[in-house]
Amino acid sequence: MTKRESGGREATVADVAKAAGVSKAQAARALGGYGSVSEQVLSLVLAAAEELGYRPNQLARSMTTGRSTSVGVVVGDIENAHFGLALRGISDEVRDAGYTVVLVNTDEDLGAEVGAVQELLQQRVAGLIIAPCSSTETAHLESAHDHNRAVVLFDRGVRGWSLDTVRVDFAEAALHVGRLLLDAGHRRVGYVSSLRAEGPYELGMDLGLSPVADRVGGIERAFGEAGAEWDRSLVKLNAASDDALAAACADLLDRRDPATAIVCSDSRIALGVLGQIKRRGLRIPEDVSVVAYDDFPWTELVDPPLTVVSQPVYDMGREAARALLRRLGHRVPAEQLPLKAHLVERASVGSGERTPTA
Amino acid sequence: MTKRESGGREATVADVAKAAGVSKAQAARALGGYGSVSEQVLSLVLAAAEELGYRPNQLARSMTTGRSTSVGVVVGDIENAHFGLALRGISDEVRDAGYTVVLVNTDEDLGAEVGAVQELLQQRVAGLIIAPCSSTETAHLESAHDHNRAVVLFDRGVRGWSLDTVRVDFAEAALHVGRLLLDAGHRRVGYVSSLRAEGPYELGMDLGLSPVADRVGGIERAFGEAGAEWDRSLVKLNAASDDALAAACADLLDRRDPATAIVCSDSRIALGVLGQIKRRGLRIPEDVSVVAYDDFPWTELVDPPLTVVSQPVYDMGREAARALLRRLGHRVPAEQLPLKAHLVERASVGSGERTPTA
DNA sequence: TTGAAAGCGCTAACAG
DNA sequence: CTGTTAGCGCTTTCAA
Repeated sequence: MTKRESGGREATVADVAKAAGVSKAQAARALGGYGSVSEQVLSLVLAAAEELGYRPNQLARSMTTGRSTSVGVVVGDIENAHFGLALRGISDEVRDAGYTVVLVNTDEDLGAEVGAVQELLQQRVAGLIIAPCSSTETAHLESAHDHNRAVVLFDRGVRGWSLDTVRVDFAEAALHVGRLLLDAGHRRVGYVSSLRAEGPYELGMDLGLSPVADRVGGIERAFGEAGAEWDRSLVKLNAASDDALAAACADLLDRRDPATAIVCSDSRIALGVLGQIKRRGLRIPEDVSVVAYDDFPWTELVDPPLTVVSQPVYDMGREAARALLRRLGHRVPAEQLPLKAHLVERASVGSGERTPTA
Repeated sequence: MTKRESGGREATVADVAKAAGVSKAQAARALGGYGSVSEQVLSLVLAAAEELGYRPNQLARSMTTGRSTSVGVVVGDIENAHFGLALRGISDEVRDAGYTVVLVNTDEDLGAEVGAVQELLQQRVAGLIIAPCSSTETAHLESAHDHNRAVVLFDRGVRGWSLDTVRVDFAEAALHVGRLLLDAGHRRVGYVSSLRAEGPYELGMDLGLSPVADRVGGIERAFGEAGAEWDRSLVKLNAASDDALAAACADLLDRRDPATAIVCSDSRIALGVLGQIKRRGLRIPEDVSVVAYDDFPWTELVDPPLTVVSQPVYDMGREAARALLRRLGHRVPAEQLPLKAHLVERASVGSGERTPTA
């Protein structure tokens, strides 16, 4: 029942060794489970450790072995359920391998991300799992990699990065979204994302390897198939803040030829767009159709239930963690989790023709 | 531009010292920003450090100073927006004080929580911020405290724990919920929570210092005021899993004298309850009224908009972090953030009389 | 199987 | 202001 634990400083191997009447080295071996120790010494040491309430100092351990027992995770917005779920996947997977997670939230700010990587590297984490906020500014990522630290990107990729990147495959689902909308008669399709980009969207614009590129690309392909022309001014980027989001919605809805359908890049955006639509007294799907990425439980409970693109976020987290563990020399299950998004049709997509208000 | 950084091992103070042509101690002082160093030496060392791509080894630093630069955070379910938001608050606050967050998810499992505390203690975190999953099993928390480690509890408290606990004050809001329901004519009020407890709820039962105790207590008081009797078999605990939640709903809704109102202890529960109600084809609020704790954006967008109890979750996280920082000897803003919940009336509460289906 | 001793990279006394 | 010398708690040669 370890009762000697209170009071002064923590017990060390030396303390345990003395109490057990063996050398420091033997005590360390017994405690650390390496080298060879006789049954005799083992039980003696273990008993003494128990008695003293000994807890190995992981810092010292990492210090001498050079092996760290924690991994750094860097995300833009932990408050977002998307990352919450991914983090859960990462956490579950690395825990089994004996690592803990050091989490840093960057607020989708590049400066903060650079600082976070720096910080984590100083903490000598075994590796980094990052959802990079920029697909072009990658110096800090390369630097980490140059220092022989394992780095895995997830959710979004970066241009020209040849290393491990774990992303969901949106190609097919995005095409389906485009077709669904086109088939329903929509030609004025809006897209709203919080992705940072300079200036408005243009065809062929470099959206990096962001999921947004795939998603917008899918809609473009669908338009191409249908021989229709997509008005790209309906693609609204940079809708990170509430204000920016409101402005984007205003642009989309308050014009002479408003968007008849809006695709929301994530659930946060969807929440905002839904609010804006509601505020304007528009009906879904009669006045405007909505498709959202990420299938969280509430999307089925709003009125009407949202047509969404479901994606295996938790599994993406696990795969990212596995990729990192592989780099760190761990054995992990060979079978890859399939990371494919799919369309879930519910009731928020209707005809592209505005039906007159009752 | 720090180009020598690739290749072998990381540069150390010794390397920098040699390159700068000064003693290790001076280099360390310059790099660490302590002691006194001449302008001369300072610039020499800094230049050398830059050149070598030196990054201080935080492990070694903590090792020698005995001061750790990370705090451990233990929560039950990071996937839950409630904790995501609180974590954000914690993270923002401790970051400013120079700490990083080591996060452990316990799945609301006591064994996992005990292990997590152990693990974090071994990592020698400066302190712990915990949302304990049990209000009675506290040996591991006490042990941590006995080792002179700062421990702050948040969201839930534990019985007999005299130390820092940061919780939202639900007393008034809970009373309001009770009155609201009673005034609307409800007498059969259900309460669903994922709180673990042995056996069904009974009056005066020890719910620890969990928020649930306050919330159930508020309803009880309201019943008392109204001189009405509350059927406590309508309080459903242990609804952690989807199955358990479904069973609780069945108990509440499929009986001869079903609950006419259901109070949901958190947004996860609310999602489940809403689903169960929907599945049964019941109407809100005509057939059954609903009140949920936690005011997340989606609660306003469902049909009908939910009457909820809003609580300052982010601020609770910040306050928990501040409490810890105080224990660690930091100066933090004196003014306490007010941590009070309040009722937000929307449209999910109606009359207690079932109106016949149209 | 054991023990003594040498570090890991850094900071903290203690003298100059 | 500067340098030298000890450690922090642990693992890891290297001999015994």
